[in-house]
Amino acid sequence: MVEGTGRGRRADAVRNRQLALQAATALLAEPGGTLTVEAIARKAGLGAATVVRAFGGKEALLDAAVASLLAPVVDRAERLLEQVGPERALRTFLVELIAFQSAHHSISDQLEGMETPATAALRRQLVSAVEEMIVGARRDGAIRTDLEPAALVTLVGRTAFAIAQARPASEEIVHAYLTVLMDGLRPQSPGPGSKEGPRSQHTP
Amino acid sequence: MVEGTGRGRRADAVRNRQLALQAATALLAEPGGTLTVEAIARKAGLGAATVVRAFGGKEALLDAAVASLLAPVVDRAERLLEQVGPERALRTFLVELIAFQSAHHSISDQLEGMETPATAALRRQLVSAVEEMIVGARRDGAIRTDLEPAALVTLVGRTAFAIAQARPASEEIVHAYLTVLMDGLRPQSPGPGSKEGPRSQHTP
Amino acid sequence: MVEGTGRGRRADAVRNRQLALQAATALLAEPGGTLTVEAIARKAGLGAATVVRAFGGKEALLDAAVASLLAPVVDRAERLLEQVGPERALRTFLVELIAFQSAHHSISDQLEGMETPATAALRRQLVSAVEEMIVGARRDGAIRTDLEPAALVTLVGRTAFAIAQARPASEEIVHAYLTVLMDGLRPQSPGPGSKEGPRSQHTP
Amino acid sequence: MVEGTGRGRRADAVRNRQLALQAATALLAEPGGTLTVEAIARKAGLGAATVVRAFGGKEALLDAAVASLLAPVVDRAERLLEQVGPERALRTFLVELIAFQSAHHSISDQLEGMETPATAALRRQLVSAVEEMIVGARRDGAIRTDLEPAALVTLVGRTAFAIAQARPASEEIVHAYLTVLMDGLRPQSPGPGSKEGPRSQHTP
DNA sequence: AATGAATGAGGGTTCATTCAT
DNA sequence: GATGAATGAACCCTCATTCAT
Repeated sequence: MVEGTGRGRRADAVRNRQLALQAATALLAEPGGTLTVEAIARKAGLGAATVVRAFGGKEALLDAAVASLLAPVVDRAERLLEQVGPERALRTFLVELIAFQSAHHSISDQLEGMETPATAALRRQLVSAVEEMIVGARRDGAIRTDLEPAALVTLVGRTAFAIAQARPASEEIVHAYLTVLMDGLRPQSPGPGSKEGPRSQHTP
Repeated sequence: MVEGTGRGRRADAVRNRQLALQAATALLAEPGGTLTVEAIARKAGLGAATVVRAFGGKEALLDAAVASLLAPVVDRAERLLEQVGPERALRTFLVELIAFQSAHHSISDQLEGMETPATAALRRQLVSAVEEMIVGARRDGAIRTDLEPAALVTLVGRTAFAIAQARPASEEIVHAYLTVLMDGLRPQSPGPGSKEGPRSQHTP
Repeated sequence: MVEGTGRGRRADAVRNRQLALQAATALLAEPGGTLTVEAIARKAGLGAATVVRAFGGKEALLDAAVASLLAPVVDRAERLLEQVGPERALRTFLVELIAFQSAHHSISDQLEGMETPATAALRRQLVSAVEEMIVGARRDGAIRTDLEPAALVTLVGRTAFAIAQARPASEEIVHAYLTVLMDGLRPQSPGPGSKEGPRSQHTP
Repeated sequence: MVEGTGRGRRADAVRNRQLALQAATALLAEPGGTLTVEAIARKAGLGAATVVRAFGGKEALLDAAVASLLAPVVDRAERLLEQVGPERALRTFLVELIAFQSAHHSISDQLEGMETPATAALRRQLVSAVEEMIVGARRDGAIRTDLEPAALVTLVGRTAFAIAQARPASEEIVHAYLTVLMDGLRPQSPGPGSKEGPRSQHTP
């Protein structure tokens, strides 16, 4: 409510941009969200033309919305890298990423094929951060070396998004995912002579 | 005009259903496929009204198309269960599932939120089969017991679909996925006392 | 009205295309015609989507409408060239062109900058025909030789369209135009020594 | 806030009107000019609401803009009448009119059907001036008497506008136009007995 | 009084469905 | 029964005008 900074109308415009953005992200969170310009405008309490004008087209609006959701995630990833070791950073990041995504169900569908500037840039940053985590953890001996980091980045990214989309968002599934993933990523000690021979042989 | 058999009309109807189905599945496979009724009809060499009439609406058509794609997958899963051990069945099934999905890119997008009868039923069957695999493998000691089978089923299903959607479909990523997943699913031997304590502790 | 040729629905489609075309040309004739797709559709007694679908876009619709109006004019020009001498052809053609245009007021505005295929092609044909008339008349000694035929073609074309647009369409103005133009186009005999010196000196 | 004079506001309003007018006339000159209120305002360095408010609507703005362009033309016509003989006045005026129009391409499109007060009044003045030129020239024996002055006024006005609109603005075409027009307007000496009989017979 | 922003009306286009042939 | 065509609803976008600051 601290708006009376003085500048005449700019404040309102900024507020409405925020409103539109919030409405868009809210619809991005609903599983069956409509994501039409009019639906967003209605939810924001604005006219349809207003949100179009504020962003310059639907694509730009969605770009901004997705980016505004993604930005703190990226930020968090980069901060984690500075604060804790790479393995712990990866684990923590995944927990938070999934929690975040669970609250914004449609975002993955939108992210697919989104080549709009802000989103694409953030995605690149995100990939970089995760790659750094994985490379670092690998260097620390916490992640297996028989798989390429690049592949693991894609693997982690795609599966995390997929898990986050599960409905209903189950703590149990998230726990299972993290457990299986982190254990599977570890350097594998050759197990006690099993009937099936050494682990991890897939020749499709 | 040479219909001959007297059930000619019925035979035609069946043939047209097949044509429409094939066209829909073909479009489902193309990454940028247009999935409009008219596009499907054109591909099928039929009129738009015919394909609608044959299924009673676009939703029913897509239901049938997805189901027709899913059916052999389910079939394969159930057959594998009868023929090989559950762990091997799971592994093999995943390989094939991903390969199948990679060849039908749009299907996952469609599967999301599809509660149409045929597809939903098949999905239930698929879940059952995978559950059986997991329960069996767990009984055999090939899968860890600290995670609930139901959660693992969801986990496996969602991540497999996610990996299959990767573009470009990379052998390397699929391999990494299968390796990490199968290793992560195994009963974990307690590692040598690490600083971080025993494995698989996530306190989000 | 001879439509009952047998082919099921094509006949109706053709009829509706004609209806849309007629509606468009009718609006093209009205000075303040609205020329929106919906106005055309309403006038034709059709849905807006129908006329769009029938032509593939508003531009194509206007192209077809203008072309359908222009085609008989071009045809007439070419026929005249075969039947009468070039000077008489030019004169007759202009009379008819203006009469035609007077009945379709908006067409000139549309012709400006129309680079759609059918219209552009017809315009080229029209220019060719008029050029042939002028070149022929010049060869016959009926048109002055101190001005380039190409310039005269443009001159005749633009002014004829302009005269046709006069409201109200006055016979008197058309007559004055034709008289002045044709006389001005003739080889000019040096008049009796006037105060102002020889004719036709413009040095802007 | 340093307004000083007390009539500052009014002075500002006048200045803004001028700015808007200049912007509008500048846009009127550009062939592909956008002519939206916002474009005009941007070019004028003003707010959109300001230019609307200053004129009371877009139509009034265009009226004023066109009028401001037309006014000097009318002025020039009336001045020429006072300074040189009517025939010379007509010729000179046409040269200048065409040059002026060529520099303001969009104006003719706007003039069509403009019945807004300022423009209409100026047009009437312009018609009067040209009529005076023609009547005067006719009295001087420089213009043929077999055509009504009123018709010639319309004829000259429409065709001049049409020629001015030619793209690209060609000196050659303008020259051809003036030559043909002025020669055609002259009293016609009966030609030597031609096969086609006396000149200027049009039987449409 | 000036203005940036808001907006309602309207434009063209697409598409699943319906209809007449 | 099959079909090409018709269509109403919905979508995104533009613009002249209005309003709150």
